[in-house]
Amino acid sequence: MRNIRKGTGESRRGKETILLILNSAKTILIEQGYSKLSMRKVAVGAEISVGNLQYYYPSKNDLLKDLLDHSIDEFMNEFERLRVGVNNDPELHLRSIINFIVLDLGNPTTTTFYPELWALANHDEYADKLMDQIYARVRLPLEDCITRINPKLSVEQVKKVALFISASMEGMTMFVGNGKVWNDSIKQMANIAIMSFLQMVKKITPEDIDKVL
Amino acid sequence: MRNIRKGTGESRRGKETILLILNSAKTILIEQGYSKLSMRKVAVGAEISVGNLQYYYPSKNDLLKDLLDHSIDEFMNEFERLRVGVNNDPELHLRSIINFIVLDLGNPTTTTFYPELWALANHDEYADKLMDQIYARVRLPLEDCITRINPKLSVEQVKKVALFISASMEGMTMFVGNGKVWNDSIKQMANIAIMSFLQMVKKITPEDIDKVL
DNA sequence: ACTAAATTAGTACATTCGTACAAATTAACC
DNA sequence: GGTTAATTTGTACGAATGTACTAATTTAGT
Repeated sequence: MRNIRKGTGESRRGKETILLILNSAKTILIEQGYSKLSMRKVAVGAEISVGNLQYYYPSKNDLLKDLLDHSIDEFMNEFERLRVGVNNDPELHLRSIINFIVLDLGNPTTTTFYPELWALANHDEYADKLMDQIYARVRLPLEDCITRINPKLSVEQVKKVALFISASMEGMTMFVGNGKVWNDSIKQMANIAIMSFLQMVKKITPEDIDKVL
Repeated sequence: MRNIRKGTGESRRGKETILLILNSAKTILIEQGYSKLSMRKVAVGAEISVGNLQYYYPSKNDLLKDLLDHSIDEFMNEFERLRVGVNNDPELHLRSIINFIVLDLGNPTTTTFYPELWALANHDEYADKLMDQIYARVRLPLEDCITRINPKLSVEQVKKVALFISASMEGMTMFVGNGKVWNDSIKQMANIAIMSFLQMVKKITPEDIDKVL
């Protein structure tokens, strides 16, 4: 028999409890990894009872779902702020996006949270769809800049270049992230990324992308 | 009280059992993720008893350690084969390395295994050290090519460029890997990568890397 | 103040987990 | 062929897990 979620968390008190829960869950996920994430640990971390946790999240999967949504929202909100004060110069805009994303990798939360998400996405459909959404959203302004800098590329080609740039930056997470060996070099890595991507976007031709060797 | 490992696996039979165990463990890790990896499931997959599994791997951590070693070895052996028939032209050599690594991302094992490893490395010291070793090994031939193509760069700068290239390629795993949305574009991504990295290595200056904005 | 709804706490249960251990079986060697 | 070592099986136990459920407590509306 399945429990029905009763805790809507619409009252002030309910919302506060939900925040305690999500913060606790996120802390555990980041510090110990998904394999160590349990309902009891989350309850202890949030300083509430297991029963209370179940009132808001009847199943562990419900909690995970909301945890992912919540964590993603935080990044998205920061990312949206980039839009404000967006420069009309596509090259400058591209620089600022790259700089923002690479430097964000130094954030301890980002460093550990995203690899967990990627691993999760390999076996959890919801995490997989969420990933698609986030990165599609990140690619949008990239695609806009690329189109304006290099108008010769087709829509499909622009999408692939944007994917390449976005994926490349994500790959640095495991190396220059917080606490990682190359963390000291994060500034230089951002420099290399900006120089490399900018040069590439300017010079790349449709034939470079679609040629068959 | 701690058990002492007795199974050396030196006999033919022992080696076969160990292979059954490692294959079972790897399959579970790839298909279900680390959080679902249990001694009992591994035993069932290997078609042996739990006791027998414990004979070779007294603790789960012992198994994980050997599993990581074994899986890494497979990639390394493939990677070493690149060395054979290595072209004296550094540019051609760089092309072939990039092509090999990017296309390897399409391998279903690589696609799911590496994100698990990255997530593991955030909380498991052994996985972390192993990662350092693998990627340092991958970077070696990259650094050699970069030094020869662009002799103006210092040793430290060459290392950072190699890190950038290696990390960039790893980042594509979550997007163009087997079963991923962009898997069809893996060839074009390799093209963009080759064009982008080659151009960058040729043109980048020491000032590009170390300038402070 | 009274009542109903929202929230919290506490308990209980079946399952799975890692691991310890003893006994049985098989293989190897002289 | 008998002995020893290597391998395999089976069982057991305590701890942790997800979740169902009931009762107590707090909050909000009238």
